[in-house]
Amino acid sequence: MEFDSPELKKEFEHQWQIISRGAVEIIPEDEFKAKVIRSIKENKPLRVKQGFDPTAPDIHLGHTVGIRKLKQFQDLGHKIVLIVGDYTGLVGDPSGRSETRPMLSYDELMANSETYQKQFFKILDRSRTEIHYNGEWFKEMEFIKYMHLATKFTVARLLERDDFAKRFKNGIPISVHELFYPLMQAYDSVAIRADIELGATEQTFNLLAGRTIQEAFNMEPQCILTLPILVGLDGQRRMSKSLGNYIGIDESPREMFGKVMSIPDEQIYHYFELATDVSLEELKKIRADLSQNNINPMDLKKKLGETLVDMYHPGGSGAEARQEFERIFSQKQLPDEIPEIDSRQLIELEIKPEAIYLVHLMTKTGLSKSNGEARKLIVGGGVYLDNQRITDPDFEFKLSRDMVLKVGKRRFLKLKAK
RNA sequence: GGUGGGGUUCCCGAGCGGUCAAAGGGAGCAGACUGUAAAUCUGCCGGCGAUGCCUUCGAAGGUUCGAUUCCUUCCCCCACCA
Repeated sequence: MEFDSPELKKEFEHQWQIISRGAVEIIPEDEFKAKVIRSIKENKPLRVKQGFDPTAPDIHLGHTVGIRKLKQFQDLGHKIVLIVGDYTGLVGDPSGRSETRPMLSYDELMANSETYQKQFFKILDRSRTEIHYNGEWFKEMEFIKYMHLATKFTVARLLERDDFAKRFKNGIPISVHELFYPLMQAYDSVAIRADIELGATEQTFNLLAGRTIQEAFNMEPQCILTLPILVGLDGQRRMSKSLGNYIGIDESPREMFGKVMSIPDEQIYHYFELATDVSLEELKKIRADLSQNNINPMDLKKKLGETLVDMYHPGGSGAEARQEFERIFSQKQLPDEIPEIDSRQLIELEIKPEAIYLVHLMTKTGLSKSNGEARKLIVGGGVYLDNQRITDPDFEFKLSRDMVLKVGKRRFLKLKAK
């Protein structure tokens, strides 16, 4: 790289260090660098794109890996362009999928996109962010234009992708509409004139498609930056709402902290790296501590939980969540706040306070999904009333004083005698 | 369009006239253990105040004392052929 001035060089190196941190691939790197340099020279922000399909109502830590990278670009003065994939959401991204996604209704997508946006701006600065729905261009697009897009790709190229290849080989159906997904995402880049597009590693194909299509529209192709995939609570599969292994950024401090504590120890480092802002030095130390066994992983995990809670909740919540966790799990005490129910509310649920059938109480108050489950929990030894384990599935009692019901490790209910 | 093979409980997958709420595995839940998690072991794993009753095996009909199992039609998937 050649620089016109030392200032330029300095600014570029500053930006590049931030941009490239944590990235898996930058394609093509030289072109990317050239764009950054040009942007500095001409004082013209890069247009950095990332799209999100609102297929589920919550943003989780997995999403934040990309969003936080966007934030870094934003802080460097670049223009963030968020695409809400209302139309791509209808089609459903086949990336990393082993089967066709269920099609959502447009109404569902729109409802999700509202909560999405609210949550995006817990991280990004709204006033400096451009948002587009891709329906803006797809809604009015002529059929022939879709066909034009389709001429730019061959079936062989689409099918060589690992996810499709596997499905094809295993006889799992691939519908034609799924083949269109990458083309749609690619066209988004044309529509908003993207310079850069971000995505998780599994997005590489779609991101590269953007380059192809932009060139077909006589546009300078975008450069791409891919980021690691955050593994979910099970420690195995990617974090995703549909797998139920996610930590939502809108979850309560207590919930968030508890979920962090349940991740496998091996993931502690990755979570610090991908989901928090800890400095490079700290990261190094964490890695060393873990590999040399000179720290109890639990303590690091608590720190991780605290850090994450603080990132998404106002001051002090992290420490509180931690204390709460320690109180309940380490000291096996009661949480400081327990949902309450009084005798009047019980009567409304058709439960007589003078003769409470425990199974019904649990089901009607939502502590168990069905009477059957309640019985199983009782017989299985997971139910305590005032610290007394109840094992009789037919147990009945009279509510003559305040009592605390505990179901499993973390479900509590205070019964008020009043 | 033709031929063949399929659709089973959250997922995978056995069952092929009664002994089937349906083997086995996975996931999940609870318990024991523990420094959180994991690993391991144990139990549960459609609903019901429950040695019985009710609703399930792609959908609708039919045969039968009895159908997840047999027949018919329909829907969907896969392979090969076109």
